Amino acid sequence: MTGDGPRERILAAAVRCAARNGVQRFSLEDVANEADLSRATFYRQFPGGRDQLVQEAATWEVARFWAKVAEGVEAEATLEDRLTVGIVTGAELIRQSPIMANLGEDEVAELATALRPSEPLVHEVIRSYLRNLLAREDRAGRLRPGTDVAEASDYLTRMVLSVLSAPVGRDLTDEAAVRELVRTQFVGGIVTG
Amino acid sequence: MTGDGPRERILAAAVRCAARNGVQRFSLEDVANEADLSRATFYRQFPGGRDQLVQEAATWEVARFWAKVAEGVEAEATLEDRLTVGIVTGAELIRQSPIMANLGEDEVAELATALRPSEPLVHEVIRSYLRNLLAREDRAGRLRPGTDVAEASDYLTRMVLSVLSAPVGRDLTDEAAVRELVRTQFVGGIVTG
Amino acid sequence: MTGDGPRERILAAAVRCAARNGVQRFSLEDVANEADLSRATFYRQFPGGRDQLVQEAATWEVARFWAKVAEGVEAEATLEDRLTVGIVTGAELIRQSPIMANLGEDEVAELATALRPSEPLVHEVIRSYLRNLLAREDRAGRLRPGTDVAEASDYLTRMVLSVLSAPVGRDLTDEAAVRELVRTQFVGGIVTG
Amino acid sequence: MTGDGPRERILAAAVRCAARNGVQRFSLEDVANEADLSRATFYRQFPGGRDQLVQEAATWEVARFWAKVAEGVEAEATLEDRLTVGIVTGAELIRQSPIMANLGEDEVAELATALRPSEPLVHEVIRSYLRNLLAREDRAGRLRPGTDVAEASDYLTRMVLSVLSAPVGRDLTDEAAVRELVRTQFVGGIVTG
DNA sequence: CACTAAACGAGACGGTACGTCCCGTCTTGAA
DNA sequence: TTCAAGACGGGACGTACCGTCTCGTTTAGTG
Repeated sequence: MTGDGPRERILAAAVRCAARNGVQRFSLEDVANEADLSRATFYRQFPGGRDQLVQEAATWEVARFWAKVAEGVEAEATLEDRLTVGIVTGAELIRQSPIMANLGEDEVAELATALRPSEPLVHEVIRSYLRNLLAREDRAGRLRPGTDVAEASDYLTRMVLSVLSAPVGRDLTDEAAVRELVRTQFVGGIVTG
Repeated sequence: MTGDGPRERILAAAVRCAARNGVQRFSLEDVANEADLSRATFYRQFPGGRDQLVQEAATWEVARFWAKVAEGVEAEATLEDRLTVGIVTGAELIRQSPIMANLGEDEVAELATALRPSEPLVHEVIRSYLRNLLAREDRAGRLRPGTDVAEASDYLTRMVLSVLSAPVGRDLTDEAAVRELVRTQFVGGIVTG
Repeated sequence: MTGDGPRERILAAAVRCAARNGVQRFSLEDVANEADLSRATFYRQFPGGRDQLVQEAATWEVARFWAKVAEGVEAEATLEDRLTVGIVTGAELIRQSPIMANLGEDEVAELATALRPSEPLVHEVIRSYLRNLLAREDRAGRLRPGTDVAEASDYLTRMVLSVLSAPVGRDLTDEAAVRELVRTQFVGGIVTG
Repeated sequence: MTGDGPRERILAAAVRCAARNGVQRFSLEDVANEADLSRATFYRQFPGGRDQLVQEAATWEVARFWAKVAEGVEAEATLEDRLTVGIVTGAELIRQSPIMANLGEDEVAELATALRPSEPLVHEVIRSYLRNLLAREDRAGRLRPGTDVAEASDYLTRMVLSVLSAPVGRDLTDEAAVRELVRTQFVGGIVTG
């Protein structure tokens, strides 16, 4: 885990430090210690200093998050299954994330901030992914006639991201409830059956 | 504008400083100068220091944002009109916001972070507002039969917030395009007509 | 004790605060609280502010110190007795002083500093006092012939002050030892015996 | 003069600042500027902060004072000469000291306070120095029979320090008068001749 | 195998900002 | 009018980081 070269070591260390102290609180000293290298070496890897680190660490962690979600969804067959399992898996990952644990509302927000720049990218990736799924469903004749795949994928992307980032009242760990939500609200107007 | 008592003066000054230097960059010295009072007085008003200031200034600015949107929407008659005008107005406010101007992607993210804690609250407020609108439409018999007002308001809230916070490819200043989006994607399955 | 008018109350409070926190450490807030009056009133009594307070409190406390020594010495008959008892009494007062208690070497020094300005005055008072004593001894024919009373009083003053302010190795609470010191070193060349 | 390493530079700067503004008045900012380094570096050299600085600067300056006196006295042959020249030299140094110049009575006192902790040490050093001188005189057969060298050195130390720190009425720049004082009051009962 | 060059650890430094504390001044309100 | 209560500007303090720099030292690659 720590043998992945200095950059990965630093990114992982930064995520651990952020999990402990909050995003705005950790010091580069901490990160360097956690990554078992000197502050000088850190600046050689990240000439942009702290800003660059936070930025890259956030996108790196986001990528890992979605990679795990994708992995958890791989085996599912239908669109409904993938959405349902994806949301539940994602919610669980967020809940278990060491960053989320023992962190106040503020800290969560701080982290979320760093995540923002990668949001358009994420949006694009998820939408592209869902577009492929929809196209497959379309070829299988399971989409309602007249469904615009591009619009539908955008719509699904927004709903998934919205629900994951702000569950508001919903319990996303309850798979049955999530499935119901997905069926009625997400794919109701899209998929036949 | 500056005669609103020390708290308001400080909050407004903080927003101006954030607009100039970015959220993480402005110093309390700057804010104090901008608000024409001493740093000591600032700490008397905000014992929580910088964190408290950022937090309160963000929610204060968010409240002003939505107040303006609400004001801009007041005169509109139908749900579709309100949504359309609200989105266009909000997008325009965001675009014109001095905070968004000449700010890198990073800076925007930093500010967004501070906005996050108020997001559940915002979600709730918007949803409640839309629920009232939908109920009115329902009483007027303009909703499709079988529409669940609670679900529909949650859904609309998510779409509005999602589109405003991440327009992705859409040009939200184009009212016709927004109206088309609202009609087909937002209220298509809800409102008759 | 606290009904002696605002000035005395403040001076006494200042001495108590200095005893607790050290001379440089106590705040005017503390002194005002201790004296049961407001900081505003303090500034009416001591327009010179903190400096004036420290100065006056120091000289006030020094005056009290020497008054007590004088009182303790009153009953003694001979010069040797008065010097001996005076030194022992003074040393005891210094030792018991709340200012000296639980104070580091530094704190003692801080207080001593404030005492310095009054030193020439003290010197003069002690010398004048001793000169009178010596003159009495002279009239009684107990001085060595050729003794210059002025020079002798200056000399005794210096030795007394030096020993009290810097006992170095001597135990000033041991009356016998002090008496021996006084006899051999202080009055040996002056008084016949 | 300023190439002696950071500590010496800081100490010298502190003495200069104290000479200008008084001991309690100078700020660490001033000292850092005067020493041509940053406040941060100052705190790296003196983790004890201002207290440690004042303490060390005072003892450092005291050491320099006595070193100069010792140097000025080196060439003198007899005890009487050394005491006389030492007192005159010391008085001159004090008079010329930038710290003493244009300083109120108060400021002198403040500085004296910081000097106090080193007083026992000074006492010891001077006494030891004088003890050696007396022992030499003793070996040369110039001491009165029955003279206790230890007692005599303590006595001389007290007189020298007392006269230097509180000349009271005496003009210590008048070498003849000082010599007369030394002969009659200091060494009169000790040295033969 | 020796030698050079790049990477690294360690640490000092200037600078900036923070949060705290206190002083001296001023205003306001109550006795 | 006098005083208590308290806000304010100003300034210093001690702390914590950041970003830069300079040293030796270690490691790796090359002749």
